[in-house]
Amino acid sequence: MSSFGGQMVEYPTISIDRFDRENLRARAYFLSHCHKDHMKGLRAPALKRRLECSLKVYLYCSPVTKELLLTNPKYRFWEKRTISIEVETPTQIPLIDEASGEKEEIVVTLLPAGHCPGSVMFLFQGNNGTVLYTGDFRLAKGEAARMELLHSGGRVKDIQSVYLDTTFCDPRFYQIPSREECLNGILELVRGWITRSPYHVVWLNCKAAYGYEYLFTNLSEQFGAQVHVDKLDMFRNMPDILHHLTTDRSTQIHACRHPKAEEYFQWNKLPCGITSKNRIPLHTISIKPSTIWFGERTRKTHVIVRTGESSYRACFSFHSSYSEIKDFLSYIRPMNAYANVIPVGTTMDKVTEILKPLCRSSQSTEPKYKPLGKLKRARTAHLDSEEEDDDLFDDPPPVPLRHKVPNQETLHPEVFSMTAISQNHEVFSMTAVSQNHEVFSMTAVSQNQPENLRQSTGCFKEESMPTSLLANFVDCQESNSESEEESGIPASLQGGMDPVALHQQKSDVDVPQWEVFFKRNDEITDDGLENFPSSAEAGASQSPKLFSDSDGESTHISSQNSSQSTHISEQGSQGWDSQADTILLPSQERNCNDTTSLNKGGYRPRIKGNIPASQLEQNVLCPKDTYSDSRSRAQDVNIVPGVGEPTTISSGKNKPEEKWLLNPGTKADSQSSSDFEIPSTPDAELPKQEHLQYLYEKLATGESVIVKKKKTSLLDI
DNA sequence: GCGATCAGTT
DNA sequence: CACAACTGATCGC
Repeated sequence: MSSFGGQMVEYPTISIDRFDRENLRARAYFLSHCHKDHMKGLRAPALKRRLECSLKVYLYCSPVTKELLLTNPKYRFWEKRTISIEVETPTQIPLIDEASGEKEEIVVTLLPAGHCPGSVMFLFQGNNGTVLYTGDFRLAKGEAARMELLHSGGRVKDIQSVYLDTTFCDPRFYQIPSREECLNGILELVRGWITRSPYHVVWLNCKAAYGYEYLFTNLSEQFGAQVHVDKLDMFRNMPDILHHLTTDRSTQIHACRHPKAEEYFQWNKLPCGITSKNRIPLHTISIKPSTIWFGERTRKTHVIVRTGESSYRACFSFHSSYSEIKDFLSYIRPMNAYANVIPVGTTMDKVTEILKPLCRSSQSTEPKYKPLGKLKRARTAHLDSEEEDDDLFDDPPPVPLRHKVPNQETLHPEVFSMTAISQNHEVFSMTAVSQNHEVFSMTAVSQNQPENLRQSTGCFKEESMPTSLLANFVDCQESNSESEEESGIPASLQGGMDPVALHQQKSDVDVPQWEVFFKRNDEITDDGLENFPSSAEAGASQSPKLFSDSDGESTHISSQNSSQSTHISEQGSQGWDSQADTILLPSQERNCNDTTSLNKGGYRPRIKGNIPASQLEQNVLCPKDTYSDSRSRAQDVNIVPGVGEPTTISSGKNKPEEKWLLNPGTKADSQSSSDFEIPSTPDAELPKQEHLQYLYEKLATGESVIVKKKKTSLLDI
């Protein structure tokens, strides 16, 4: 839970995610996402009064957050005082002291945070330097390096302070399976159950909070069954989410809630009250999304744990793991880092001790030259074969990068609301992508109507799920020694091995394959060196590329187990892994290649994508603003009027849902980040640390390094 | 009666 | 396991 007070030392006249006490005097408010613990005081009478007499005070947030906020009647009074800002669009905001008339300007840039729909980080640039407030975030390793607007002159910006989500900033939480691994695990578990009969249903025991939407949409898309929820009106303007949800209880996938849901479930009753369909009793399992974490040296993790006869826990995390946080911070390298959250069981001092070494201020000898902080460019398929020989550290001429329209335009206050709408609209689907990390892919939704999917999957339903599945699960549960895991994993759950299912999915040629968003194993990060050995291990072992689609599965399952990870974990990890005694699914990406639902849509953020190791430091495409400071470039900054009709900025065609749905941004691996998979061939050896050191030294001196890499899919554009 | 806070629950 | 939110008790305005 955030304990951030709302104010940053550099810019104390603005308040973020806190709206009570001293924040009542702020000149501007910012909301990073729509979770209650970040909205303290936002509907309090005191702030309401303030709003009535301070007419120049506004709340700034992403378009999706604005939509979610204002669909809640309790916050409706913010309607005329909320200004949405497009992600990745530097925007100038006036900070006016209404008593004295004193005015200050600040430029804010919203960056995708991957925490829940609409969640963003705020990058502020003004007279007191550049600061980054992360809000809550989940970003995979290497994500920061792909954020164009964190960079300037081809390098990461000079950031004074980072206000950081430190929820899992403790070595206990070293590793959390990636979003894709978790999603795949859940998909397979659900597939194994609901394909048995129309009377087999699953209940997703989710909390009342935003952040599960990508799970719902992927399940719906994969199985052609909408997810039953209690409420969906908040998504009324987000059709690509809305279409995957239903209030019709007759579906096989439920995420409805009830105060006595657990009790109901004991009696085979769903939270919505139903127990049967066509007078035939339902067979129900519950899946509870939970954070499951692992120690530092754990290569393999397990994303599904059986907790009872019909109950499962599925790994799911809204927050970055310890190693993800360290990767992020060590890339940004701010002068200071402040913890927004004190993880349970630890202290602010301990967190500070972890953060300090990753900040520049801790190292007086820190060289000015920061060779490891360069923006990673997306690579296009046609460049694949030519780029490897380029000098990695060359700063090529600043070839203009195609920017999002808002970034290119000078938006004058008087025309802003009009131009912004029409121009943003065009690119909305692209910018939106990174705004809401949670949804990997969704654009294909409309191409794959549930009916079609149902039809296409129906043919293998019964055969794909052996009737012994349940028994297999039971076996797994009963085994309490790690070596039994291999036999405990149902074949049908081992990576979508079912031939019929596999065939079915592969035949779906119209759907972009997973590589479009996820295949990045031929790139490496140039940062987070200290994490390297274990991260490389983890990444390599989990790489779908390092093992063929169908083999190696059982080996991994048996080769890594909970107790192993326990005894090799670093301090604080003892016992964390051993609890996973009913592990069902290893987290390695068994079947990335056939998880089409992850990458339907075909959109990808421009600056993300495959970057081969050899191109790591290349700047083939320079961002337009590479050589200039955004603070001084009015033409790249939107001006927020702060008066007039600000709310129109996000109205019209700027439908929040589009952004958020298209967002493959978070598709990136988390722990298993392909960034660390140096050798991308199955039989290649992991690089030794010494070798890496050598490699990086060469890179730093500008020598060319040739690294063989795999051919990239043509889809990977 | 409403809201803030805390403890307990899921 | 934690998270985020809900519930209920208590207290103050």
